Amino acid sequence: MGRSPCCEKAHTNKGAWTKQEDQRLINYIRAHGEGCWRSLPKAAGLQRCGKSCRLRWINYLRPDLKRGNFTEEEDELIIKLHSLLGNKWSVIAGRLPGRTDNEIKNYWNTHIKRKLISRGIDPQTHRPLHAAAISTTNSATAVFTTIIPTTTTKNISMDYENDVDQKPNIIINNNATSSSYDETKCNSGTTEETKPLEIIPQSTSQVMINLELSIGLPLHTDHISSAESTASYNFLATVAPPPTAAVPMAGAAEMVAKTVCLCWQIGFQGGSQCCGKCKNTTGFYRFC
DNA sequence: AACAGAATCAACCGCACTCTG
DNA sequence: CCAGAGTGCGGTTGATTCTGT
Repeated sequence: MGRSPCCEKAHTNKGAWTKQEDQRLINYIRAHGEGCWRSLPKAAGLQRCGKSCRLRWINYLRPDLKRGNFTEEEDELIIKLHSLLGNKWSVIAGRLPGRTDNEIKNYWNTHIKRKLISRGIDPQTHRPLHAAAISTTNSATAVFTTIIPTTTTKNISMDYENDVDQKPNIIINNNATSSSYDETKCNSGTTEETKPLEIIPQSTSQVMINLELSIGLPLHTDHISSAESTASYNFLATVAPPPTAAVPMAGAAEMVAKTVCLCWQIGFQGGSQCCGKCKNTTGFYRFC
């Protein structure tokens, strides 16, 4: 079906944001919180499309954004997560404190791709560049099961078997249900509720690994319990890396340990369920 | 100093998904 | 169950900045 434009484009500004526009947007969100992006521009007195406001806020104006260069640990974490998730920039961004999907995507395209290529690694498949020449008769199939504590639990399977271009198929199974995750609570993805990573043999040639990949924005480290840190570390330390990735884990695990309320990061679809802790120290509300 | 090409990154576009009536 | 509205995401574009000649 055709879609109506997201907003009236005839009288909307485009291009770079001015300081005044930024301030209007900040002031409005400070007062009213995020959400209702479609009506926000009018309410805030901005001649901008709602989507543009959302992008500007999420990618640039959010107070918890970390600006500046990516660290080596962040680099490696991005590579590792990309090898597991592909171009799921928003999910990857959820694991990197203060980074946005757009920022990571740009960084990937401008830096990491080249970095991997210089290492002789295909940035798409995370396999050696000459892997295509290697026999595809390798029958080993790795099936990773990831429990994502969002509204549903999902299984992600990476199937290398019978894949012509050597790219793992990531299969997300929405049918799996989570008995432990309470949808009405905004739990960090790495709380004690998460189960330890489990390896589930499926057949002689298949191994199912529970990755415990959760989605969440980072919090400050001083909010992270040791249990959370441990759980996160377990995730990274136990996940089978792609065949070619040799990555220092300690720093990456530290990064992943910085997770936060899911309301903050992804919001609840119903909009009525909230942990009540979604106001941060700067006074901004998130999604709920 | 001037120019060209490369690199970077903010912003846009359109599709897909979810929610709601 | 269906259609439309609202929102989020990933790919792409284009303006700006950087670097080399």
